[in-house]
Amino acid sequence: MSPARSRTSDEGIIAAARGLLEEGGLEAVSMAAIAERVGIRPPSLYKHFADRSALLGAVVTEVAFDLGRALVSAVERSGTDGPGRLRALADAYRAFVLRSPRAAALLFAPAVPGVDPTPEANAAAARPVLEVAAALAGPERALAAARVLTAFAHGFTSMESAGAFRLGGDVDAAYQTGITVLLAGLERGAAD
Amino acid sequence: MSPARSRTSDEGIIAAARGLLEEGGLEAVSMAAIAERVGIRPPSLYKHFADRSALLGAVVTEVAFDLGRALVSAVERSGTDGPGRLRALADAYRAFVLRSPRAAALLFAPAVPGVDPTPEANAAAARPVLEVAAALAGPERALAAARVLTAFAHGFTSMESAGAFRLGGDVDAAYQTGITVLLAGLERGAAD
DNA sequence: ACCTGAACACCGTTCAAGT
DNA sequence: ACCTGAACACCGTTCAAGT
Repeated sequence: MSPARSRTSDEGIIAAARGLLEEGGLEAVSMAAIAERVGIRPPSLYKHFADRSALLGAVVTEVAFDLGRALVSAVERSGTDGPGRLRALADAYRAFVLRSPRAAALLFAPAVPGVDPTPEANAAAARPVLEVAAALAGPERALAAARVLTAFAHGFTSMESAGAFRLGGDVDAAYQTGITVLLAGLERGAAD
Repeated sequence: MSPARSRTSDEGIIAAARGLLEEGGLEAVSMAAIAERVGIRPPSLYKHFADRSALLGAVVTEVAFDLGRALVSAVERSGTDGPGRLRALADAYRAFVLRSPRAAALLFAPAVPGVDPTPEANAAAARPVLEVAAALAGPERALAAARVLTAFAHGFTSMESAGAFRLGGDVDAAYQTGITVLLAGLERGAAD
């Protein structure tokens, strides 16, 4: 009679995959596990996404949008001075990565080829960083400043969440040191 | 009669796996592909390594030792002043990552759980960074300085090799800017 | 329009059997 | 001591058939 009513949604599938990713890493995100979690059979997933790469791409796109929102809201909650905004941004980024380490790891280091956020999602995550960098370093040096800041924050947090800091010491203080140094160096005129 | 003579070696297997990794990424490093490249059948690999994780661990251990050697030799070739040594270190690190991006990606961001360099290999790669950081920032701030430098270099180069810098601009100059800023900020006394 | 079971080629891994 | 073919459970994916 009537065509089979949809038993799930793209959003539900993405949420299931994202949950599996955070709980068990990328290898736990199998089509079978996703299907079971949303209550359908694995072949049905292909009516929603072209293949596993496309599905993971949708996951990482959602993650990028979430990150963008978290960064914007952190900047809004902070004051209006450049350094304070940058610190809020850096702290919010680190908090996001430590809260969702495996999703964050997929953002910049594509473990699976072809798994990328959409350009829109990428732009949404990059925009607050570029704005704060522009306010801090001036518009013509904003891009380089944003890259330096993002590289440090991404590098530090990815190493931290991968357990690479094994020699003791105060990891939190090292992050703040890096932000302080970059802040001082990147402020308008400082690196000329 | 005589027991079957070994047709391959651990080193040959590691080299085959590393070649496959650099050519086709982690998913190209299948037990079948490794076995074919060294001229044996897949089950025979388990007489040399416990499983795929252990084999990949041996690969990443070799990569870490190679990185350590490349960094030490770059520092030795550079002059004796702290800033020059740090620049040599940073440039050598970036060159290494851009030359072997997929192997380098495995060093700090374990895409496959349980795939880690041995502590010795890790120490060999970290030592030159710690030494230069100590000369630059003083012994008691060496660890934090080394972490900040490594985080930046790793973050920048991993993003660069993943193609994350899509907005144009001078990527090389941004790296040098970051090193310059960190150098100035981390020199003894600068961040007190 | 969406879901299903059956099937395909592949994967890592185990194991008894060969030399 | 090392290598092998056969087998196992799993994986992503396709497809004809159901509703």
